[in-house]
Amino acid sequence: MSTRENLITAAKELLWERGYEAMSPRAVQERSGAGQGSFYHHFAGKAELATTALNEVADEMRETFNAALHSDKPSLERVRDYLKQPREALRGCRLGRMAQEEVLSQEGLRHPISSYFLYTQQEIAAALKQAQNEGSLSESIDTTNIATMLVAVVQGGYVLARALQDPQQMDQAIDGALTLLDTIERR
Amino acid sequence: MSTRENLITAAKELLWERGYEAMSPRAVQERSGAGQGSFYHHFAGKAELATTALNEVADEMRETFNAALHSDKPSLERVRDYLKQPREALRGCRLGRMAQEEVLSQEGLRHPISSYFLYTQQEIAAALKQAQNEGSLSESIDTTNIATMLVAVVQGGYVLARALQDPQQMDQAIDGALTLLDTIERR
DNA sequence: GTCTATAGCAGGATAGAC
DNA sequence: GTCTATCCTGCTATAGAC
Repeated sequence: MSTRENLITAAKELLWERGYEAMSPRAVQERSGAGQGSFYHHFAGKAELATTALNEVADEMRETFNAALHSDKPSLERVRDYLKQPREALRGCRLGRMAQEEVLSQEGLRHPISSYFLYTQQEIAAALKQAQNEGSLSESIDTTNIATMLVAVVQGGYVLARALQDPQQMDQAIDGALTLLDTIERR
Repeated sequence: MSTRENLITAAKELLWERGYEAMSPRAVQERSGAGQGSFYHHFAGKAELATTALNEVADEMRETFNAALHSDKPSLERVRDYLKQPREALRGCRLGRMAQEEVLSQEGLRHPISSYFLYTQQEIAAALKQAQNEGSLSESIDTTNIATMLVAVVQGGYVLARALQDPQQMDQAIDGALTLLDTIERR
């Protein structure tokens, strides 16, 4: 791997572990093995490196998401598959964990985060609509609201798991959502 | 208000706005009008002040929570009232926003946060159980999972609202949860 | 109880040699 | 492209006078 790539990889790790504000250029340099000079040669500064890193993270997460949601299973089953994907609850969401940081005021840094969430909500809403067309879901249900709620359950699961230092919080939240999905399914 | 109380008030505000790590003793001093000397006279350091402040915040939030959940309405209605409480989505949860901070490794600081979430989950689960006893909710539903899920929806609502800089994300997530609650209610 | 002075250290970045 | 030296600022706290 090139020095530049090493820097990005280290940044991705540190952003997950510590978030943006607590990720110091020094720490990135130490973890990547790159020196001060290399850091500022390849990137204008911390913000630019983080932007690059977060965009890669968002791409990876979209791929993971698509793997579950774009299979050839029935629509509602694909939504369930998304909910059931494995998650490292105690580490937090790689993108959602930035939600409380000042970072969000910087347009470039918020973009990968907001566009990822927008994408997942739209795709889930589309799957739910398809379920309505297939007749497995009541037409009276607002698919946008349910999609937003499902993404919120996952993000909230991370928050609770970390706050209580208990990964089962995520499992319980997901199981609750799966239960309710079962209830609204038409068989 | 005493100097000590001014310090605590300023800390509560700053913890909400910036979180623990970004709350500097200097900022607390400036906002409270207290000097360096007063700060370290009343508190051993930043961690002790924050612990005091977070405990007060947790108390206040429990009161707000109880106002909705402990009325004389039917059980499920009380759960809905909790979900419908007004929230400043863009500011984030006063306690949940700390979930990603290193702070959590300090036992004293995590306690007010974790015990608040534990409390809300238990109370909601109790209300749901009561609904089962009253016959308005199917016995087959796991009340613990649903309670955790509902608290997660609120926390996730905050995350999404901030990530997308759109308070409606909270409303949509809540509305989705309310819809599903309606669906599982026995009438 | 409150004030001012000071300390030690880390963050984020620039400068210029190689 | 990479290295070392250096800069300025803010964080968190201690010291000691008043």
